[in-house]
Amino acid sequence: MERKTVQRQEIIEVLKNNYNHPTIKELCELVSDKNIGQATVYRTVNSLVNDDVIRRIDCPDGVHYDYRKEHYHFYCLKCNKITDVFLDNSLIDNLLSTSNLTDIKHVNLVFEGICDNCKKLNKDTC
Amino acid sequence: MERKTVQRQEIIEVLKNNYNHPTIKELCELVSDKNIGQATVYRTVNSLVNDDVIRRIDCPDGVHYDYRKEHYHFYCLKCNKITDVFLDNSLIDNLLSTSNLTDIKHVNLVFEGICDNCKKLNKDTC
DNA sequence: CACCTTATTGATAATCATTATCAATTAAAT
DNA sequence: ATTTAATTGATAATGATTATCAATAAGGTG
Repeated sequence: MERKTVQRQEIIEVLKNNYNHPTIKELCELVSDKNIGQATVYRTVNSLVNDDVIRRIDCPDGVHYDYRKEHYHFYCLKCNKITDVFLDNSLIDNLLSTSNLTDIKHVNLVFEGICDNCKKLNKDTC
Repeated sequence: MERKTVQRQEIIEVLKNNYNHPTIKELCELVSDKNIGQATVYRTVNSLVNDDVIRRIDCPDGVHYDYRKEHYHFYCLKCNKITDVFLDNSLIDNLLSTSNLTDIKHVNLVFEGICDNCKKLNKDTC
């Protein structure tokens, strides 16, 4: 049975208030004033993913986490930033119905490309 | 400019003939009789991903690679195996058109759940 | 409230994956 | 055949994640 520790509460709070899909490293920085050991951050985040409280996003530059779940992602191949992509769920259901998959727990959908900001920067410098 | 080395040719060949989405470790085993250093496997695979010859699949259990591209994936949360999911591309195009994304280079779509085999095993043992 | 049991924490060591280094090799151009 | 520079392989270095374990604290019980 899980215990309501100050560290766990703190980490959940920080994740809930953050919309930037932080990595573990960023998460450690976000709680750095709270004196939480990094082993605890790892353990807590893993347990939260297991309990479906947060979502794990596997990206080319490493693992990111997201407290919010009802959406998808765009990943910039240049700057590695993640932005949210909101899609009509009926379209995803539609997709699933054409496959012969059942009992899908998560749909991990990441669009990869170059974000507008990086495109602009590239135009300026070339 | 890229050189046609025996190691690179060998690694491409192995990837082309493998349908199991190997990890780097598995790839090293697959070429173990060819005396190719693991640093070379890493370098070659990275270069192939960069050149769009193979696709990188980021999963909870690590990185997998796939020579084939025109499909999507199912990832089993129990046994970590990946299986191919073939979907009509018009459905994906449809999805994209409802977002305001342009110039998407890859669509990384992974359905997560428990595979049939693991479901059966679980039923047997509980 | 005091006590007990046990999960959790934090510091650290250990492990695993990936990248960097660099001398020796080899592809490919001349 | 010679030259040049990219590639290789062995190994060291780095970075990310997990394991270990004594100390702490959550939450149940009388």
